[in-house]
Amino acid sequence: MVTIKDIAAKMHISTSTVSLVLNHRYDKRVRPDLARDILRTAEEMGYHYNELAASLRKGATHTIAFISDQVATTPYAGEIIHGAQDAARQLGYMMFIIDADGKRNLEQDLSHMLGWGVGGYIYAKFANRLVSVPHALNDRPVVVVNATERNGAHPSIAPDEVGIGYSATKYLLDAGCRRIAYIGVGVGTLAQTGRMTGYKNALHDAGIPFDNRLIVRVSQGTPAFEAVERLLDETKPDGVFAFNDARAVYVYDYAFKHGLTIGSDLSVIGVDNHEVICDTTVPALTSVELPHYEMGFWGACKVISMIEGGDPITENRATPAYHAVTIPTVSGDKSPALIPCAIIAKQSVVGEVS
Amino acid sequence: MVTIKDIAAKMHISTSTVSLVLNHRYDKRVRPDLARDILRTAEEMGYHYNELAASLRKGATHTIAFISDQVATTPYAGEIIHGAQDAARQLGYMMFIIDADGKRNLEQDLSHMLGWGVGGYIYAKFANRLVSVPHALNDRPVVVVNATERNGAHPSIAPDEVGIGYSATKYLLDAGCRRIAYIGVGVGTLAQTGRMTGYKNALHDAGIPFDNRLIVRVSQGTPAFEAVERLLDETKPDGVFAFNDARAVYVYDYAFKHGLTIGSDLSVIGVDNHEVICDTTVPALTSVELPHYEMGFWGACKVISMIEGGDPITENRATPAYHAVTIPTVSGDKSPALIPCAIIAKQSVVGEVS
DNA sequence: CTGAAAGCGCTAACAT
DNA sequence: ATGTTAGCGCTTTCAG
Repeated sequence: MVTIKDIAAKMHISTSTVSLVLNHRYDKRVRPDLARDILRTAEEMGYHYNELAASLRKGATHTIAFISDQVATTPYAGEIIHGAQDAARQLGYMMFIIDADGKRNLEQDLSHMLGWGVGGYIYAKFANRLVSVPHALNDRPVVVVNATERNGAHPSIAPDEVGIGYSATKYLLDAGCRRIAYIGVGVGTLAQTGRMTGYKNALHDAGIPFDNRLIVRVSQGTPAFEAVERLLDETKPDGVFAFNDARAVYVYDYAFKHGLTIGSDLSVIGVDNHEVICDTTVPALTSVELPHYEMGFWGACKVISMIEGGDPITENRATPAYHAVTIPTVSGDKSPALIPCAIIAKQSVVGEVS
Repeated sequence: MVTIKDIAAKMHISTSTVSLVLNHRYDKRVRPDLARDILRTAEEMGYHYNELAASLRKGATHTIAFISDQVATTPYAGEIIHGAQDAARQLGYMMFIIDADGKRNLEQDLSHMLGWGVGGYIYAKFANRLVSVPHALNDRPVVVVNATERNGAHPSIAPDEVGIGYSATKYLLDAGCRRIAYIGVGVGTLAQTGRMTGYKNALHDAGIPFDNRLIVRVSQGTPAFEAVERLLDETKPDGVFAFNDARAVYVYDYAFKHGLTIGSDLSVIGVDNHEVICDTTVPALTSVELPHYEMGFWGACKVISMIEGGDPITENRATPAYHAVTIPTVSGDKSPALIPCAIIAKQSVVGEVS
């Protein structure tokens, strides 16, 4: 292993000069040509900066941890992780990943992370609900992603659920639908209540009275399908806003069973833009995409800004590789930060090209 | 921050004694009561073991990295990560996560990881195909997970694709099906060819001649549905083995459209046990589950055994929190290690309880 | 502009 | 059975 000492020895200079140059902080302190030489020699000798030694000396580590109790069961965890890691990399941070299933494990992992000098934590959930971060994390830099912190004790970012309901419903209205049903879920999460509120607001703004008979809230399986079937049979809507893509599938089932054509006889829009569903359904399902990548990206930027100050996004120190929607500024003080969601148009709404 | 020096000072003993005790390696070298005192004092003083300092001194870090170029797009990445992290934690390792989209990034990340002294790498893919690990990784401990290393240059673990085809088909045969169709995919991956081979083998063993008209290979969307519809119309099978759950959905669509009942008129089995599909379909889809957790677990155990020797699984140093199938021994020398897959029975095959 | 030297917290000979 | 001490590779005053 080659060290700065080796480089210094070989070049007959001191380690401090080498260190300065390798940290790109040799403004007016090292002769430019010497600096170039050092860089070249380091390269030639196959030098690798030792983060361990540097962190030990500096007492700070440039690491964050991504913690979730459901990395395993979260179909979109990958997108959040991807966004967070993209930002972390651009800011020179490494990211540990911790699947915190069970309190005991988290305690142990946390102590381990303290030992590693982990500077900040991203706490991610699989669906937008009120959460409390584990006690052990409470007095450190934590950002809650894809959920809403119960007491505002930590910054959090979550999808704009009301906006989702509003824009999905408006999309159907703009396509000409007038009798729009809503298929929700049984449990009253932030997502459920928010999306339904948006649905009502959009109807109201369009001057269409809210009709309770057009609402159904189902879980899954046969009972769910039967409830949806009953709703559609009895109310004959021309458009359906489904809480998520999985629920939208019941509308497809209904259409197949009753000889209707989705996208002309009946329009439907889901939420999730779930790859497997939206690319498999015939015709392809139009859906609102939850900005998982963007939330992960924001989360990493936020927690790093809590560690070292500044706003990596507005300062252009981190640029998302992908974003369907605008990422909020890190410096904003509203919590939860609400992130808008984009409609991914396919072919399940009347008027869309096929 | 409290250090072993602080503990030593407070107790009027030497740092080496403290170090020995805190590393649980004080067999016959420290008085048991002194050891107990040290442990207690450390606890009281809020001491945290400094992994950075220890790693720097020892020249080894107890870290691995999980690398994938598609953490983002892999719906099951979470399960693989979960399995790997479970094993890593039990073996005292921390796991970095790297989403390697793009060569440039990987180079940069890799250099960063070398600086951190990362000891081993898990290279995971989203589907079983022949892969080459990135050049830069080649002379380090690497394990390929959920894919097959092209030249056998690194150990790898992948689902037993032939076994999947065989057991799914046999499951239909055992349920009484005699005309079994196969819906495959267009591209000839290891998964496609393997599953189809298993299908043929099972038919052969049951004395049923292979009929090419019962085979269709489709991608997705309307053309896919139409091809499936044609197959089912023309050949009227009593069972369908689908390459994956997404393709099985077309059989459901067909059944709805033609007034058939899945699970009695027509049996179908998929692969993936995709939560969204298998819990949404009516009736619920029976499916072969790919052992993602188990592969991740195996991968971490394997790479750690490459670093420090031994076999964590057979030595009971790591125990999976979940396993539907038996995890292969790490010491096995076949590569790729083939991991069996379990059928998760639901209600889409004749004879299953509903 | 460059060098010398102390020390981050821990481990492992080597002493005692 | 316990203590002393020399570093691991790097950063950072402080001197020149």
